[in-house]
Amino acid sequence: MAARPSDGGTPVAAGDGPVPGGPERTRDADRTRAEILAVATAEFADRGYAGARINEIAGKLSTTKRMIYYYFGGKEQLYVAVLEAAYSRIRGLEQQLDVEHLDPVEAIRELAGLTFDHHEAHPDFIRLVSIENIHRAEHIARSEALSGLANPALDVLGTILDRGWAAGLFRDDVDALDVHQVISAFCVFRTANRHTFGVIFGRDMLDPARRDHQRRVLGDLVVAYLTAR
Amino acid sequence: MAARPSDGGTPVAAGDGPVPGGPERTRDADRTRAEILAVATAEFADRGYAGARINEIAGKLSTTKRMIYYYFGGKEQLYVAVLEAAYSRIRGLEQQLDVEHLDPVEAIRELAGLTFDHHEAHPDFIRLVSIENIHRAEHIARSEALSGLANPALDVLGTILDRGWAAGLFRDDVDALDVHQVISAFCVFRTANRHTFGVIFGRDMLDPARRDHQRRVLGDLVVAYLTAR
DNA sequence: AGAGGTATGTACCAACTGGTGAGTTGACAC
DNA sequence: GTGTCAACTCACCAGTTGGTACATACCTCT
Repeated sequence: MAARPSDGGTPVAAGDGPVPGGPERTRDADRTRAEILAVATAEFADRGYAGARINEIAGKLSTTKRMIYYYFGGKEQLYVAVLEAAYSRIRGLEQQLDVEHLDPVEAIRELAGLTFDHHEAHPDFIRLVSIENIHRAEHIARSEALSGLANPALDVLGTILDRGWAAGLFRDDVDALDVHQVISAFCVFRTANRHTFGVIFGRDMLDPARRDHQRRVLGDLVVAYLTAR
Repeated sequence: MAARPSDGGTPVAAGDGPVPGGPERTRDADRTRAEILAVATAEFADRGYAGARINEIAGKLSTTKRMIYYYFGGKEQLYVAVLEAAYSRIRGLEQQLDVEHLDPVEAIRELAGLTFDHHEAHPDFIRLVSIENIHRAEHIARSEALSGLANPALDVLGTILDRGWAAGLFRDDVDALDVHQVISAFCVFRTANRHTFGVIFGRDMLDPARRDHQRRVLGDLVVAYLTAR
């Protein structure tokens, strides 16, 4: 992720490979857009919306600042595009969840574990979400592509809970969103508050040596709660 | 906490009352410092470190921008002072926790509930913590007043757990910090991620109508987990 | 081949931002 | 009274920031 000045060298594609067109490409709108989005995502996740600098993003591009404004219009629209792309990527991954074949208790434990893995694998996404919350979600609220869309993980959870309730295994004084909130809270907190927690308590919540333990705590937590009494 | 232009009117003290001196005060270092800190706290919590503007803070002061530099040195030092004051205020409140008279199970439920109340009552503090995490806790790590200091809430929790373990009531495959992490995660997430959660799932985690329910979920969650098996 | 729109690079700017130089005023000690 | 220093005001600045005017090169369609 080193800064690469716009030295006119052969640009490296950000994202997918070369288009069927030909071996030598100089003008490629899709590639330019994708590269801007990739660099901007890293920069906004790293510094926040106000802290990110258009000039800094441009400096890390093989193209120029002018292209950011040509394709995205401005800093705010670029940021919204970054959020939309990030959320859509995450939703795509969540759709691959498959725990239907397990009994409800094991399915819940597995879903919690996969959510755990998934959050750990995408710290930049969690940073973007934290940043967007600092801005009171004003950008995603205005984005048609983001507001109101359902969440695959929540659907899966709903199905598991329905089966659990039907079998009389789970307590019925919570709904799917409450349970999802508990799981998300644990997973998000671990990454989002890693740094202050580390400084104050002297323990890195993302320490690989404690990973399995933390993952088990989450599974036990949710299962114990749902099956209690 | 309304914006007050420097209109030369009688300044209202930020913090404590008038000093024994007399009824008319014009020069008062403590009061000026306190006012700057109060306005800066609101501004940094509202906009983040990079988003906050020294000129904006100065505009809301009954004194001038020059005084910010006179008393604090610069934007970053002002921000660190804000963090130190906020953490110290919160620690003071946590020291008032008193659940020693309850049996371990009820003490845990009570501690979780009080932590819940406490987080709900201080959204600005949670915003500051989120903001500081975006900056990877670099400021509190450098602050001697903040790094490494113990946490009263954690001490209380440790005592309760010790009693619970001694009585054979609690599982012993977790430590106090794990449990604290679970409680914090739930409480912090509710406030810190309120906005994106609201936009995406259409439910306000801080809705007063659901407050009691959420508080009960947290209590049940922690108790069910600790007493499981 | 050449018309014409898409894509791109260069140079530049006005407004803002954090920060400061230098002088002024009030309160307290003696 | 007056010396003295902390507390305070005012005007100012240099660097940065998001944004743009303008010229131009490339690719596709005919």
